[in-house]
Amino acid sequence: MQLRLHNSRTRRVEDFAPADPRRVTMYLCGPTVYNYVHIGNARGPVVFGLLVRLLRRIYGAAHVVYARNVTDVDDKINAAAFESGQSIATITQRYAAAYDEDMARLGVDAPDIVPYATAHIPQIIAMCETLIAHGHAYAAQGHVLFDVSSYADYGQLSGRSTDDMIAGARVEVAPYKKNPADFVLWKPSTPDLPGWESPWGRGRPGWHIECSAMSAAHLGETLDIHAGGNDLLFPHHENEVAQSTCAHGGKLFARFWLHNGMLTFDGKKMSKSLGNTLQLHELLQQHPPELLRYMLLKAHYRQPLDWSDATLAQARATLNGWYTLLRDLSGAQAEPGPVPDVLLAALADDLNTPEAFAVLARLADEARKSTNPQDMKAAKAALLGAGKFLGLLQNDPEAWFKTERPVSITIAGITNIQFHPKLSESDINKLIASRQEARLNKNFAAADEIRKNLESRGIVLEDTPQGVRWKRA
RNA sequence: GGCCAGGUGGCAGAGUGGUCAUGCAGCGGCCUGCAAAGCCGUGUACGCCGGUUCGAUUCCGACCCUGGCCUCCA
Repeated sequence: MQLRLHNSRTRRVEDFAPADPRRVTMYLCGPTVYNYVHIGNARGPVVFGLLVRLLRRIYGAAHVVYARNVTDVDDKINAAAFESGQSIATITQRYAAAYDEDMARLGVDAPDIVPYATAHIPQIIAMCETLIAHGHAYAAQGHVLFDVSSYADYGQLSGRSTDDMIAGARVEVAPYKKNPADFVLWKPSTPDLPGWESPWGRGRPGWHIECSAMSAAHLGETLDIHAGGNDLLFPHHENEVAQSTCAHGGKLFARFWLHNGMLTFDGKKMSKSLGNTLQLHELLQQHPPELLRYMLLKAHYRQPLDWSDATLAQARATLNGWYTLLRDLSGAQAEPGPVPDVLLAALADDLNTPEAFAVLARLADEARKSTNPQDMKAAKAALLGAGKFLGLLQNDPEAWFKTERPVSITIAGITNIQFHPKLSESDINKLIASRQEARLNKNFAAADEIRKNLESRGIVLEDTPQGVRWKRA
């Protein structure tokens, strides 16, 4: 099976082949830990985490090294610490831990390596020194700046010329910059800010250099895959290319660049600066994690993905359909089987998750239409195997339909009220029992009234040959 | 303004130079006390205008519109 991936570097879908199949390297830009992340921030880790699963499958788990960093030194962290009156370490540790927990709940496998920026200060300083020694960077007023004019290919990844960048520059150019496009590798810290001693005085690293230093430290000078959101293409990834290439004597930095599309909310990019974010941590308290995961995977990873109550409700209906089937198939005891090849083929085609879900639908159809117990068991195992690889369909079907969850109501876009349906399982069972009695007595009016009453409280009844079953709508 | 994506049926969302995406919703029928679930059936979808072609939603060009980046951002 040939894995094909869209390479932002060439703007084409290409056959993927690692430099060394015994050590496939991949790096993803991780979170800056100063707050809970929003759901848009989870798209990259989820889709690229799935890619890592596929890589492990193809090359063997022991031959894939996947790193996702944590940025724990940043001006936004300093600001958050200052505002809350808590220490920087308290802030970063809390939100890094929350990130790990939330990712785990989303079914994202832990990376092999989670490098922290503050644990790589010596490597960052060394890289700055190398760049200065080779004429690609210069020190000025306690700063170290990358000299964009020293790297002819600057702008190639993001497809823009330095002239465009200067023309489009909307920021005031700092006086110590030789060229307006030069960017900071190291900057001075005042005594109240986090800082480390360096040849240029006490200071802290710029954001871009962290990823260059950490990826080189753990994965080597040339990466097989570097991934991230397409909003990072410029300047972050462009700068990483410049730093790493120049620090490593012109060696290719990343063979494949992968970029995921943005998540929008009301048609606009979900971002902290626009203030239209939904916190992942909060959403996980309101919805089954699998629903959120399915939402993030249901569109192709390079496409924009709009989040709304309507799309969320549709996604739930789709998952409900699969869980209804699994509930109907509960008699067939089956563990997840091997991952079907058709599923792997869909994912190998530039991570075509919509096609993967079409495969899931076909497998579900086969399971539904199986007529004898052996076929049914095999079909269920195939469906569960495919679902497991995608990180879906792993809940107990009964629990999926019966777990109480807060109902959220938004009034005029202002108030968000959450409450739990009051009916307990024993209440529900009592009402079902009295309805059954009414039905036995052919008192259908009374029976229907009970059903209607339950329905108005979010409980849907189904009369099956095996008896009455219920679910929360 | 510059650079880059994209506009597919009621909604979501793949894909393709010429017979099928898929899901959700809808409609008709079977089943059911009635429903639900399931089953069967059901939709002349590819922004607009030209061009290439025997044939274009798919290739080319112009136009319109949407989104992203150009500043911290997954």
